[in-house]
Amino acid sequence: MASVKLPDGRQLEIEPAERARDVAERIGKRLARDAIVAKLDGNLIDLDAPVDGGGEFEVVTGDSAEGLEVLRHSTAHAMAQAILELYPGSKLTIGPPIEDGFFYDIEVAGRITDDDLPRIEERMREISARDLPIEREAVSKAEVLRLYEDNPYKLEIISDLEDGEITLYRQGDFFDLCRGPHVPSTGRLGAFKLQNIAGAYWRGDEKNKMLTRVYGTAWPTEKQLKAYLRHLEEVKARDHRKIGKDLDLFTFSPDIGAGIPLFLPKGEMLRHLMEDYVREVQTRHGYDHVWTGHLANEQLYVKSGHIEHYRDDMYPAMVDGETRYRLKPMNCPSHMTLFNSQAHSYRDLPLRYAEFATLYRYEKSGQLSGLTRVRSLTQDDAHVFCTEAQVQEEFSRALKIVREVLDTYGFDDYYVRLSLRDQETGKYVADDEKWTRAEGALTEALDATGIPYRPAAGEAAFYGPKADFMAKDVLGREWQLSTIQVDFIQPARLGCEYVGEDGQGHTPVLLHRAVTGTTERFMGVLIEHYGGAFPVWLSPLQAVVVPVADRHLDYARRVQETLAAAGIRVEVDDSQNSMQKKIRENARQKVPYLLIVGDAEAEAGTVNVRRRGEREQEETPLEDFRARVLEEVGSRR
RNA sequence: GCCCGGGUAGCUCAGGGGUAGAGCAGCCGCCUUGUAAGCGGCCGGUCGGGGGUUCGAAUCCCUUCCCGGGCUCCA
Repeated sequence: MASVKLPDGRQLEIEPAERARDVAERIGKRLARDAIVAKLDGNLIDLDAPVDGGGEFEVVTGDSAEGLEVLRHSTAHAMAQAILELYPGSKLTIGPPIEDGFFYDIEVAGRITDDDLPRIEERMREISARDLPIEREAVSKAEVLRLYEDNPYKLEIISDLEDGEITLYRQGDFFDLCRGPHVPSTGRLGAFKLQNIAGAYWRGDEKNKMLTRVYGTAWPTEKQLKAYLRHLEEVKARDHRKIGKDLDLFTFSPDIGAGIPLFLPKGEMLRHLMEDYVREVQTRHGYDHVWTGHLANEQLYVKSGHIEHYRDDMYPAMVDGETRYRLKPMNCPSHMTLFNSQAHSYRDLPLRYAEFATLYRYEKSGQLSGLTRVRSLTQDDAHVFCTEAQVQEEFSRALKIVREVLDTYGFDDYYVRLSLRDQETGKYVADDEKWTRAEGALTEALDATGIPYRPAAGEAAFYGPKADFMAKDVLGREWQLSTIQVDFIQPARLGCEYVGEDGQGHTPVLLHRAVTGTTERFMGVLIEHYGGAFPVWLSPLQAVVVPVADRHLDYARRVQETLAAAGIRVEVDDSQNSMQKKIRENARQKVPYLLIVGDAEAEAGTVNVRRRGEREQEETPLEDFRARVLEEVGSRR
């Protein structure tokens, strides 16, 4: 007789024809009730599936990632059923679970708008109330081809499937080609909500037909769903576009153009502080800053190869007689031109050129989004010219800068995606040996620092391997921030050369790297990361002096002068508002310190300090406050 | 670029063929305030731009610009 082994090591004897649900029942009633599917020898199976072959057995509930996926997948099926019932003749395509939810791409007979979502959701609840058993059925390829004879999408999918391995899932009149597994019945769906409608090309290819995609989210319990929706609210409240407007940081104007952010005084101060900081770190690590303007002769990009590969992302040329100019889409060719303007000995290397350069890229209009995707962007870019032997050390140096900066901003949860060559494809240039050495150097440098990294084969740039830093913000969202790339190709193309110890000309290796990526995008990330409440050193406005009554204005101004003289960014709120309203308004502006001054403070030479986010105040000698702020700014806490 | 939704006062939004609205902000007064909205008044809009339908258009249609969600996480 067969037996299954449970996760706790127990063995259970299995009767012939016994199903997963029976085993779950025998383990525990409660577990059986929470069960979504089961796992046999590492494979997910339906609760209806027989387990009389025995093996390692595990009950899967909605608490596990796998259970959630199944739950969401089943919810997607219920949604598909609801849509087919409400829009007869619609054609299903694919409907997978995704992070936090699911979607289904459907060629809808008619049209679904956001206003229809409640109706569909209601029908889904009805389907759930019907508690239809969800049954798996093995079908032959011929049979399933017939079933879907009027659905070209499914036919396309089926054509890639092996006969004998094709399964269908049925619930009531509804069926869907599906690998499964699924919850045992539609009554076992959890809490769900439909979220939004979007267009999606069949197979993601813009040459294909546009389908209607409906997104939804699903959770085991109502409580979890609520918590998730609250999380979404939090994300929305931190949206950098909203905060950017509320805090007067930046704006956009159709009079200027799409994707070209305009920075108000506070936003510019923020940019300035961000860039200043990186400049300071880079300088400390031996980088030199250069400046190469906004335009370049198109011939430069012909030579570098960018025109060929990058043309669609560049602004059209400005023509001046025989000469065609392009807005700079990247700095490397300019920095190599700078390199070439002088003769170099191996003794000069490594040469590290850094630039905060505003570049212009013609992003597709639909790709633009707030500060995270813009057409005018400022990179904190640098190019290190070095010998091959210096690659590892320079990589480590860049790594140090990146780590220091990310650490300061509180991005302590990150890993490196190490993009390597894929031997199979022919897209990578340069010789094998160099690649092998470069990849080895990067891997060793990463190992030495102990940063977790995940190799990604086939993701390398055409000119060399790269390391991208993936950091999580306070809301757990992942952003690609810094990048370090090794380039064997471009220096040769642009004729970069140094004289080696042997007196011969050699081509340097080029390291491309960016710490915060672009100022605009990183600012967007920072705004959301901090929710607009920037640390003191980064706050455009660090303190506001609030006089209790107009007769305290003189003292307020003296406080301002004292602090401003120390380099603290401080204003006096001399508006005609009541004191409470001034506190409210400045608190909403997320000013780190409000300094309330009235009779007592003026007399004692103190300020009453109200810290951002706190209600308690503290009367502090002005001198002490000044020293405290300077200390905070100095340590960038 | 493509699909869907949207654009009304500086901001947030209501109004969807029949005289353009509210709150906040702004301005002017009064109040002189002790820790998140003091009171009153006033100003403010070619309803994104252009074209059309209509006796009449913010509202319906076309077009254009801009914004938002999304465009393989594969049955």
